[in-house]
Amino acid sequence: MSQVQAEMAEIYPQALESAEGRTLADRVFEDIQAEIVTGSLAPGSKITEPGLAKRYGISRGPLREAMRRLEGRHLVTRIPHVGARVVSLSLEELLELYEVREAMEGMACRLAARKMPAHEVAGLRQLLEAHEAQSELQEGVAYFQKEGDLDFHYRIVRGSGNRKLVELLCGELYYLVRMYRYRFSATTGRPLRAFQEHHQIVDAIEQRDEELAEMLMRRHIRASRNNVEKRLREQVETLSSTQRLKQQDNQEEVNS
Amino acid sequence: MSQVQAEMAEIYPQALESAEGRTLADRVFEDIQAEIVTGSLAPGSKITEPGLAKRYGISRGPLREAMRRLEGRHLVTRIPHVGARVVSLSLEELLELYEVREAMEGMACRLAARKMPAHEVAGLRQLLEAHEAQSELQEGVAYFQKEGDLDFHYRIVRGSGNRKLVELLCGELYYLVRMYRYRFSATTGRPLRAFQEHHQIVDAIEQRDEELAEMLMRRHIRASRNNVEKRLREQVETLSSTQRLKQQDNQEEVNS
DNA sequence: CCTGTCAACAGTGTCAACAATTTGTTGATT
DNA sequence: AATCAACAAATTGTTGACACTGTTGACAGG
Repeated sequence: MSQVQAEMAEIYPQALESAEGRTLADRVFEDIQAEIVTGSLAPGSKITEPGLAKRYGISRGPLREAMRRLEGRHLVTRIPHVGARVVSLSLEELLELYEVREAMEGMACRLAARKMPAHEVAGLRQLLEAHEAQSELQEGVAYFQKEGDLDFHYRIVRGSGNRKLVELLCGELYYLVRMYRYRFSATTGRPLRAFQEHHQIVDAIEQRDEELAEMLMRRHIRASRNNVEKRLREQVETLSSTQRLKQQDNQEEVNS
Repeated sequence: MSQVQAEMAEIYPQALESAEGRTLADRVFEDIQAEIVTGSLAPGSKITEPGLAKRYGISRGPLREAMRRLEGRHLVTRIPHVGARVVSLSLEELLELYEVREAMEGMACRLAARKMPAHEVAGLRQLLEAHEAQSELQEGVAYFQKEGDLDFHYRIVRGSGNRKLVELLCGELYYLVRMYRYRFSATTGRPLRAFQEHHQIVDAIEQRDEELAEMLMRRHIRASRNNVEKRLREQVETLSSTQRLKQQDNQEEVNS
């Protein structure tokens, strides 16, 4: 079990259900996905079927099926008869992703305020307190900013009771968000403020105030977006042209 | 070229670009997708690989790749070592889909009010007037309620300039919405009211009033949702149990 | 008559070889 | 020296075959 899978299992236990009943293509799909998310497979790098097949010790058949699924999740782009590349990330797309999340998680939060069972709301509050305790001990800051934050958001999404919403946010966009966090270490850098906002959101859900819940969640995500935009624009500007070229160099053939 | 593809090309010409440079798996993927959307492949029906392979005159390799992509779009559900079935639709999921659309198209409309070029807004207005003319002539009612309505919505989505939003709404959810329309003939049944709402929305975009544009679009979709819910609940209630059983019968093996 | 076991069948998962297309290179010609 | 055409290498697209798993029906035992 890879390190990433272990992490995931910790937070989302159901991710590993039916552990060995899966097929080769399924396993390789998840492996490659994890490698793309964590950056082991560099963005923009060329992927060749024989290369990956040899690397994972399987034949090209299942691998091609895995590739099709990755293509479906927009983690690789493929040109017929030419080849496939790992998707490359741009600041613009990251910001667009935030807009999508603002819309969908806002709706999820509204629905959660309407339908989330009381005991789950209580669990949400406990989660926040646990994070705060960790944060005060100054040893779980990184945890909170990464997985802990995702945990909070996805609990609310699940609380919406809308399967399509869960499917999209926890299934497809989830990996993109994770990927961006890994690549840019795009933590919000404003943990105290985020804590307050999280508590406000739980307050609104507890009071079953749909309107407020949606508004707060949208504002929370928008604030996060603006923060990331500011930080990354600075980063891009101070990036020398040589560094930029170097980054483009790695985009050639990293498998084998 | 199938009838469905011809329809699509009429409204979304870019759908057929790179016409013959595509691979077998790509073509079969689109064919099967069209058959699922139009109902040629009944919801819940079992899909067998040799059956479909023979039907389309290809081998199982490319077909399996196509199946993986369909699985990614949630048009078929697959159980390892058992088989795959066409996804079956429920009223609940249709309503959930409307909630997702409300959130995302609302955001799209807000962004369109912010960024859509003036000439595209003008084109949007022209489109509405063309539809109205058709509707007054009493010969294009069906057209408006089906493809015309989608055309309006997707022009706005494209106008948002957010690629992720376009990707999700025009790429993945699009086929689900179409499928539901085909199966339930779930037209809103309130064309006059819808026309008014469409005009209001264009007004708001024209005036660059983001807040209003989003609110109107959300209300528009919510109204459509409530209408569909009312009509379908009636339909379900008046459905005799024999009819219901009959419906379940078709769910067995329709290919070959 | 019902229940549990076993065997034949069908369908899926996987692989290795073949065919087709693209890309990079080499060589000849202008 | 530059350009274009034919060739060669590599990679993708496709196919058919084989192994394994899950299902269905029959048959023996309770």
